[in-house]
Amino acid sequence: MAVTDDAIDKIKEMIVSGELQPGMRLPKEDVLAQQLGLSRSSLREAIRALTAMRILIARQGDGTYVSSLEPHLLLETLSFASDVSEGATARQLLQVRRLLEPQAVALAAGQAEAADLDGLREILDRSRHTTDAEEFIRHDMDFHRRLIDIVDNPVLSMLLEILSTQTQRVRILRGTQVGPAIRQVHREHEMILTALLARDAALAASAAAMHIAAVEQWLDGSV
Amino acid sequence: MAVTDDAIDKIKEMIVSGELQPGMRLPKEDVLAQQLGLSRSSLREAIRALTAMRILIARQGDGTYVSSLEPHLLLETLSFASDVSEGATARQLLQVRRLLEPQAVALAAGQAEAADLDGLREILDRSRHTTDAEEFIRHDMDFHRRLIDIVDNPVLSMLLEILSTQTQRVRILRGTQVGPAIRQVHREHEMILTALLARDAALAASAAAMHIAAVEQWLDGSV
DNA sequence: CCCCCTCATTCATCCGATGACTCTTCTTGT
DNA sequence: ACAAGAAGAGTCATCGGATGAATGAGGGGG
Repeated sequence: MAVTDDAIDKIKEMIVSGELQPGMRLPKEDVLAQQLGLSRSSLREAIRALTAMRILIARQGDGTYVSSLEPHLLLETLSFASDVSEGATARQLLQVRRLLEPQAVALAAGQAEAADLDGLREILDRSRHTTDAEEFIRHDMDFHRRLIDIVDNPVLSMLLEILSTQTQRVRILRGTQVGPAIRQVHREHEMILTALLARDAALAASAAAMHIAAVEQWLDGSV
Repeated sequence: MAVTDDAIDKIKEMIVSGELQPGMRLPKEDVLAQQLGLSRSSLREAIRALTAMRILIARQGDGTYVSSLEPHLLLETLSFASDVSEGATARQLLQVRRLLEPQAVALAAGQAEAADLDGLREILDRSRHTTDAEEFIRHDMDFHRRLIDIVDNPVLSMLLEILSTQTQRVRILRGTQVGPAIRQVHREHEMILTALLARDAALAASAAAMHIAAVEQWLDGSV
């Protein structure tokens, strides 16, 4: 391709080189178009692509700015990748999650404070008697999110968020007997929390690994 | 926002719902514009955003198609996130890498075949006497890539690729004494390969963790 | 049967005009 | 003097139409 893609690369380049810093304002469209040597229409396509990727932020009536560029912001656009994945691809995503999440949980075991543990306890209590699949999945996601947030690494949090989107969970649960599956997931969550309360990082990691492995088996069964 | 972003969401929706399958061709621009109820200019911005994210592929003179949607393709657009990261953000990326890569290496230890091990041996031999920083970084990246590819999970490979781009490596190495750093990295690579040859997954994981931890320390020192 | 040319199709780029929104400044009334 | 509201300038959003460039298909010539 050409003009528009050139512009995308050039703007990216200006950011990487430091010429454009996070939060900075870009020249207005017609000026920037002239600088980069293309029409305003084509430049707009470039800008739109970059705003869709959360690299730029355009505000009507105001101007276009470089975003904060925090990775968890940029990672967000990937939830789509997870949403459309199925079959072998879904398995690949889940494998990565199985490699990563137990380690994160182990870290969390060492860093968890009382408030964190109370929060997890609360989520599990709420989910204990949930029978509705949709609602249980929400609790499930809450639990994992809260668990990972203990590590206090936004990149890690967003990555694991992507590796297990709601869409994916719904799809997997749909292929199983909902009742037993819910009870098993709940038991496994309890195991993880127990290990956290005991400050046993190795056990917590193992529990998390088992938990995800079980999901992987369901996925294999349902596909 | 409005029209264009609506169009982006609608097209994404059509893909997630299965109405548009990978490889499928979209209606031509003016027809699709009419279907979605916007002008061709605005639709083009939407399409450009989706092509930049590797979700669609536009071919002049032919048509616009849904891409294969493989996650490693979609992940590719994130290398930018890693390129612009520094300071706390770079540390977060590196922490994720330290959590993930050792586990991947452990898996690789169990799956490696003779050809894989030979390939790694070859890369290390080539890098042994390299003194040029740029060239050494290339060998470094080759080693890690080849190592992770053993697992045969494109999502994992692309993810680790992103977590440690060339830009980041150059930036880190620049803050250290190049000579000693190169020799240390080489020793650590040798340790990992030795563990792999011994089929010792746990040792391989530990070696990989130490290796990345050392990089983290350089990063802390250089910032 | 194969190669090359022609042509319809489709995306790429450009231009100009109008609408919508934001922020600032100035006016106005108290 | 101050606060509320109105007016204006600046900027992005959207539209419609025109022209260029690449692709692929089909026909004609060797």
